[in-house]
Amino acid sequence: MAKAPPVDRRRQILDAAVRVFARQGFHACRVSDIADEAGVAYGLVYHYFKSKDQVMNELFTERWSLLLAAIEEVDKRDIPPREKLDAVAGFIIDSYRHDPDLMKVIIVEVTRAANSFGRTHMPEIKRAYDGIAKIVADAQSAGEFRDDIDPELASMWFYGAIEQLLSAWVFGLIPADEDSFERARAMVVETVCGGLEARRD
Amino acid sequence: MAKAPPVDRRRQILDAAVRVFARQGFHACRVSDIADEAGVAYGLVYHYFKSKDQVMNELFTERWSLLLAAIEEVDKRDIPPREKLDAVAGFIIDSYRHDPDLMKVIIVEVTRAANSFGRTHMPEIKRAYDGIAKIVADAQSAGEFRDDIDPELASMWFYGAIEQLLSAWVFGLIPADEDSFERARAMVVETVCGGLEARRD
DNA sequence: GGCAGTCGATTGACTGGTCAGTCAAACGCC
DNA sequence: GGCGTTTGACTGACCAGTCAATCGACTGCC
Repeated sequence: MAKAPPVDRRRQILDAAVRVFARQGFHACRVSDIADEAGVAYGLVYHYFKSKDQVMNELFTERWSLLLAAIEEVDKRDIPPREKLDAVAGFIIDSYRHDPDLMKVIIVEVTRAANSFGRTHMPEIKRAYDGIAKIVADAQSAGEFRDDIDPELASMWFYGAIEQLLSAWVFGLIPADEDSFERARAMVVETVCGGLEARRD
Repeated sequence: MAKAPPVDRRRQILDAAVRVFARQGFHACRVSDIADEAGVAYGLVYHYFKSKDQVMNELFTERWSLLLAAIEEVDKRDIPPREKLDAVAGFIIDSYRHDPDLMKVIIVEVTRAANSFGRTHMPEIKRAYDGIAKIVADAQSAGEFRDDIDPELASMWFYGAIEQLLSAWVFGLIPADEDSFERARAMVVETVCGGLEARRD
């Protein structure tokens, strides 16, 4: 019978990796940095993970699956499309608010890294776009959004706008206080929907 | 009197570097790959450039300064803000159309690479945001754009939307034919301005 | 014309340092 | 004393950057 160890080393290493990746970047850091940050021996990282890459993959998948689930759940709700997009934007921004380091790592090292993890995780990333595209397409069918805009493009545009905001926080280009989060979220949804909604005049 | 050599080795190496960086990524490629692609000896790269990094910096600065000049020039024109943004979007999309490899490299390795070149070139990147923000701010003063939106955020959002499109082409998520370029450009400007323009109802 | 000398362009073998991943030994809980 | 956990020194591969040697275009001198 396997017993739970008093401390979850695996978790400890993953959490340390987030901090190290956020601080130095995946490629610039050494595995020994992660071990040091976690306060464990170098070799232990390889006891719990097959490779340095696998640590990153684990972090990404863990968080991204939450996003995918959230998009799916939001889509099922019986609310207007604007509120659906608002909920999705809110989820992503809250993810950043809750754990900026992890989101920074995911954005910088995966979703925006076309040459490394972005390539390997493309199917999962695309699944998020597709989920958003579905919300837009449904809104178009219902006559709520103008239907002369490709839902695929609209979804990338919507997600891209949010990611750009997070990047601006990551880069420190705009202040990252509570107020800023709320205003940014409102602005993205307001303007995106403003551009997408069918004019009623 | 210095004479121009029959072949511009420096240019030859830069052009080869673009192809190699686009194909393999900056970090994944070796300097010898660049030399091979250019058809010159390894050491010659170091005759013309101080380091591998400097090759990348050169490529970025060369192209980015054109963008900065274009934004400035567009801003001076006496045309409505929507057309200004349309011209900026057009310039960026045309840059991609004209030299997809170079734009891919710049986006993937610089503007979206928060941990490497993105950090070192942040001032230049920010200058582009500022230029766009100025267009938005002026439009707000003139009452053409709604003024409850922070121009800084709006500029990031606008640039981010375009970059997201380019990324989608880079990743092969959407077709990259002439028709697609035109529709995408129209959509970005249409929806962004749709969201930003003061409602007249 | 032929020859020696100069100097920047060009070559590619080599060096030094870095780091992911291995492994055999030590630990400590049962 | 057995077994999963933990340790950290070590290895092997990789690669940016160096450098001494070679090339070859051109000059000036006889």
